[in-house]
Amino acid sequence: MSNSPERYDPAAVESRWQQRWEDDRVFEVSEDPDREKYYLLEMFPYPSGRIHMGHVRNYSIGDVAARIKRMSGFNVLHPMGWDAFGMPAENAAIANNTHPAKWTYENIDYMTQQLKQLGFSYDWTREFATCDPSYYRWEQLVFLQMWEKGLVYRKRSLVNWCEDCQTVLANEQVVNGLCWRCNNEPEQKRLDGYFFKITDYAEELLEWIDKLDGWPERVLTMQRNWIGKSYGAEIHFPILERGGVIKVFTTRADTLFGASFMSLAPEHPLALELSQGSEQEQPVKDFIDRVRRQSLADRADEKLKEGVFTGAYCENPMTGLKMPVYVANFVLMDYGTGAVMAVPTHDQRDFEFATEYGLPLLEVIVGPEGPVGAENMPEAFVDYGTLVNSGKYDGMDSKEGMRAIAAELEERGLGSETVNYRLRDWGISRQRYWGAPIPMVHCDQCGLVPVKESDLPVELPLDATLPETGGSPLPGLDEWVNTSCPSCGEGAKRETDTMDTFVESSWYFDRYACPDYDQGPLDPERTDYWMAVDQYIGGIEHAVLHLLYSRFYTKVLRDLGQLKVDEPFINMLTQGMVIKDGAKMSKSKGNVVDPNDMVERYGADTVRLFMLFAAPPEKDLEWSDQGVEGASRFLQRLWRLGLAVADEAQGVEAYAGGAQLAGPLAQLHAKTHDTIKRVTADAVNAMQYNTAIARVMELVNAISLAQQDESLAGDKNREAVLREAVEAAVILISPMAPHIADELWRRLGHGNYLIDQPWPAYDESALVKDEKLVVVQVGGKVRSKLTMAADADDAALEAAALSDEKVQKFIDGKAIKKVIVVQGKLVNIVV
RNA sequence: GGGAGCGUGGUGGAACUGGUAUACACGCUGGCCUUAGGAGCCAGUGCCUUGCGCAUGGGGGUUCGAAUCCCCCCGCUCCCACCA
Repeated sequence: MSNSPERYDPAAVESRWQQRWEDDRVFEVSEDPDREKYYLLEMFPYPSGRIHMGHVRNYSIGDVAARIKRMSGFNVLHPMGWDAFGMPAENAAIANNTHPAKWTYENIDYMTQQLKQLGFSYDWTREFATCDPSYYRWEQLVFLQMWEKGLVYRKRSLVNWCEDCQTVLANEQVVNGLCWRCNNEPEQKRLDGYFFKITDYAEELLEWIDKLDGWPERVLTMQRNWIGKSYGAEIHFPILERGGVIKVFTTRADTLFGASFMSLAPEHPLALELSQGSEQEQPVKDFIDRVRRQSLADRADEKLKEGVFTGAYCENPMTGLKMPVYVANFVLMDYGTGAVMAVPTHDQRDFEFATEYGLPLLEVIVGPEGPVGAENMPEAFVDYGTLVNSGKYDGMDSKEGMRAIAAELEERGLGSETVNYRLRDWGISRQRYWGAPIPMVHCDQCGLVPVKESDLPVELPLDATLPETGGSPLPGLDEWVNTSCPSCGEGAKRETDTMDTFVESSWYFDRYACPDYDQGPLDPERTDYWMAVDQYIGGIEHAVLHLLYSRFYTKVLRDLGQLKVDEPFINMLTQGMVIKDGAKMSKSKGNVVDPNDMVERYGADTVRLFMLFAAPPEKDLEWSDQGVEGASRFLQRLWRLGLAVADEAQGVEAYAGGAQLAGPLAQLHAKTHDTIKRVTADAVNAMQYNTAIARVMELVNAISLAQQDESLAGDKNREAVLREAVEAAVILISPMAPHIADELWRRLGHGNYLIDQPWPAYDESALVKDEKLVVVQVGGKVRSKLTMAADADDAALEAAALSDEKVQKFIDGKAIKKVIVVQGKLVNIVV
């Protein structure tokens, strides 16, 4: 190759094209009923301060998909914005003596520049931050509408409370049982809070999982498990003497005849109540206090089954057995009813508990080998089987027995078949400052009153000073808190809780369709056009939280008449993590590679190309400095080749058929079209960008060889075929490395942006070759390869294979049993 | 304990509905060019006992033919986890 006079200078080329794209508003889109829309979205970032490699990977993958769809003729919506409320802003504000808003908006400015330097094809006119009142005012409106429909309620529940920080901690913020900020041990506290009734949608959320066939099975499984639907029965156990019943949920109503005691969760209201006035009152109190003092993590780790007798008894509705009621540490208040009918013979936990406390064991289910006797059981028999010691149900199969027993209970008014969900309502209250205020007012006369819609937004006051102690300043802001009651007009106080930031991220994708709409949350016309998101891309860590909340919120908006879609995301790609030295990049591990450094050193195209090439999108990606070098080398190679061909083929049109090609030029032409075909299959249809890039590399290798092939000098088709091949390579790599591609495209004499260039079609006839390679196997092992005329039939292949010299060696003197010929490409001789 | 997934050269990874295992790249080796090179070019690179050889974690099976399908085992990762 001739020495290229011009070295590739990524910094100059990239900023030049970024400027042109911006000046010409290349990525701005609007609704166009005549074109098919495609909505591509990556999970928006939290403005933490700097873009990290995980962002770069996420947005590089998305950008390739967006650019390809655009080139394929779709009207592509590809927006970007900021998930801007949240605790880090509060902590940073305290640490740096600044205000969360200032910190957040400064970060947004900086990160916006970073994203622009990476050359992503966003329509920046749609950008917004969720901390802007023009965004959260509509969230408050939806909140009020949900309140009206009964989809929001307020209740008292147990939360993790850090006394030092004066705030509630989310479960994720309790690290190793300690507060993540001050390392104090949080305590359990009862607190009032608002809840979204996601459980009302449990069934629909579950049903739709089966229809989300563009989602990874892994995510769907996690959501299914999270919703946790199980079929069973609710059974009422009458409480002796006191009256009333204890309700339990069980999936094993067939074991009811074996229930010999009752276990209550320590938080169960009956736990204290039943022991009141008895000599067990104090021991029960002590036990509950002790268990409650354990952090949630410790309690989950506790393997020892412990409990205490309440002094009360209930009655087994089938056997009439007097069952002692215990409080037990392994019973969860938030699953089922918080009470468990204990069947020690057929549940391992109950078995351990009964053994410890000397409670009766009754064998009621037997396996094929028949009864073993409860006293002989080394552990619980938990399989299904045949009922024994179960009155008229003796001899019945377990599954039949469950239904029959539930039916009898229902008849007697003591229970029924039922369905239980693990899913719990979504607690959205945060005792935090940097969030969207919950638009409610507390009035001494009227109680809890929603703010009038006309008074929205309830703006978060920005003149607050965050207390050093970490609590929210809102309750102390008298002039903000004190208001008048929307109902009676008397003095009242504002709600000082703010909303969980997951509420903002549950509908931001809708708002991108109409970010400037001021008549309501969503412009029906524009959301109808753009929604749902055709392809969503983000980390697996949101498999349940954000992706489940968004699905729920979409259905709520639909039921409020704000939206017409049932599901927000048609296709979902969960990209893998960026790993270095075997661990996820993180400050604490000290293995962070800063994107800025890499972009400065190699350019954005190189960084993007490396991240796309080094692993398939859904798998984890191991960072490799040498791999980045490799990507850089490839682009430099493409650059030199592109310039050389632009020079040599100046004024020559790209080969477009017609003239007969032979030898290496015919091969290069075929390779060009084969590459288009395969890159289309990998990148357009499968998002397999790693293999798509490998194909382009192969093509570039082939072009390089042909360009240096002296035997082609003087061939009248040389320049035309080289141009065709180089232009194909440039177009095909442009979604991954858009800057260098546009620059080369310009230098090859074109005036348009590659994003406006139609995705190339391949010519099937160019792929037809005169010859084909036939693999010859003997007994399934490859023994020879034959080059045959393309039109040779199976009989000819067989004959040629049998007479092949190398094959002869292996079949010599052996009887040929069978010859298998596979569609003109393989012959297998069985001896 | 329950669920999901994975295991291919020195490394990241290819291999379409079973049909040339190891594409592409990194690394390494040798050579060329160069004042120099984190530059470029060329050649080589699964393993070995070099052959009817062996090889996709191990073992078995189905098949003319298995990385791919089935069974058992080993190892790793992720999610949920005392779920009644």
